[in-house]
Amino acid sequence: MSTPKMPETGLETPPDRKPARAARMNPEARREQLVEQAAEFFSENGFDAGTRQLASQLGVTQPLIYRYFKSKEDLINEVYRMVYVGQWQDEWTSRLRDRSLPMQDRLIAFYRSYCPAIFNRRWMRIFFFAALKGLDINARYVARVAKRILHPIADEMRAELGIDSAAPITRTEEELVWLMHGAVFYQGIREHVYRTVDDMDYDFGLRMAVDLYLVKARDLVARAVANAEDGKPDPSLVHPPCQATRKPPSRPWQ
Amino acid sequence: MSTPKMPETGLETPPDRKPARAARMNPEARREQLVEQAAEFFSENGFDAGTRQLASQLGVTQPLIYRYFKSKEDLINEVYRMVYVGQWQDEWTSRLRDRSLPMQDRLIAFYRSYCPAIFNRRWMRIFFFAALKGLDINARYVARVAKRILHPIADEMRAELGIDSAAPITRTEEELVWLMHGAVFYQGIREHVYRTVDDMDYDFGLRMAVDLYLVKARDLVARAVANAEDGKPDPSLVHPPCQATRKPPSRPWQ
DNA sequence: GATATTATTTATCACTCGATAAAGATCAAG
DNA sequence: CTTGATCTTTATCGAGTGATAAATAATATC
Repeated sequence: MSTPKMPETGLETPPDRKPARAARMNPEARREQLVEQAAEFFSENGFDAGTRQLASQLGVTQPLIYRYFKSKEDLINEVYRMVYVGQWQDEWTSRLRDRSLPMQDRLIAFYRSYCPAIFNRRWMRIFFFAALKGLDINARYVARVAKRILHPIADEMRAELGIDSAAPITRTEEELVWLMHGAVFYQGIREHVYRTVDDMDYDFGLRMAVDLYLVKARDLVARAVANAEDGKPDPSLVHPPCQATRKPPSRPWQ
Repeated sequence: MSTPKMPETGLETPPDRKPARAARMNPEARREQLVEQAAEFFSENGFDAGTRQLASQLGVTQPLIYRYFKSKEDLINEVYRMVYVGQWQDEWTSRLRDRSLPMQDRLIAFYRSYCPAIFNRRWMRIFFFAALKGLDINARYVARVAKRILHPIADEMRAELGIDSAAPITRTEEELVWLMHGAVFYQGIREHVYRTVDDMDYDFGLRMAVDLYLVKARDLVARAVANAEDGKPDPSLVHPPCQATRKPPSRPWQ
């Protein structure tokens, strides 16, 4: 970068040394631009990064920010709102509940829509910055995923398996869905948090994860629900039934 | 907390108002205490948290830190060294390679040793703080896991399946191990980063994840290796071969 | 073209940060 | 007790932070 960092105002900029006053924008556009760029900026540098650096990246001066947001926290909250709730699609839940399709198709289709929505640098990194700060916005998002995605899945899985029970989701069922979700989600972590890969293809992983869930649910859910209704403990969650001590005779999987 | 935050010097502390000078310690002990507490402190508050707050938490004044560490960065590096390399066990690799046990037993045993080692607030949170900062210490840890854990696993899996090939690990094999690892690891994230659960029992999840890997590896590895040797593309990574769908799902929703 | 409006900048404040130097307090050796 | 060494504190610096007020410059309106 040899050019002296000029904002793209579209005006002719003779070899001036001065930073060139930023073009005047209408307030709504400027505000939107600020939130947009702030999301990009904070997702890269964390929320502790300075407002001066953010402003300079936009080609404006720092106090301008405070004409549009009463505080830095206020700006950050706008970023949250845009990145989090702005991305949520209510169809996710309703389509997961559409029993005209087999469970496998619904799950695969869901993750094919969900992954592209959140597997980007901005979403992923802001999510973890917020999580580490212990912000409630993050806790609420996780709760939302559990309530609107994972629990419906567990619910639908009972139906798919022909289990008719009004009993609340057992711990086994909950952990099983989280396991599938975690396997898929971890791909996004590798790409955008670790930054270890940059050409990740999520499709393989999500198919594997969905398969894991379907197979294991078929194995475990019926028993877990039955036991729960009898007041007995969750068999799959108790410590290993002398798991894998000597030979592999006991129980080969599958 | 009604007590006025006194350092446990073991001395009688009359109702003094003054902060009570910190007890004199021998340098090695003090230094160790600083690193120890710094790990705790930074893992909770992030590396941008101030040295004054850290010092006050120890009952000492801020400049004391600089008698033991030439800079904040220096202190942080000591924290890294303790938390990261200090926890690593070389046995992990050697035990994974011990072919006197079936693969399933080795994997379960590994994760039963690995999870307790890293699934604690300190390790998990420092790991993600460092990852988001893009610190090389983090990239190097991920590379270490890949090289000393995941690649050996993929390698051993070939042996378990009776595949004798010197060909490098295919993408399918690599992603499969990462998928198992991610499913297990995500449990730690839920507990210590999201802080959504506090009584997580990792055993159920790791058994499921290991099973997933074993089953899918049996399915896919042989073909992936054979294709790689023929120069053909990885079949499991190309987009779904009309994935087990009954209806032609005109298209998955956007 | 003159005037009012307002988007943007300059200047600045109070505060916190990491870091340094000098003074003070504690301990061991004589 | 005296002296010297060193662990700890007080005092302070310069740089950077979020935020505010006043000055400037571009636009809109008459």
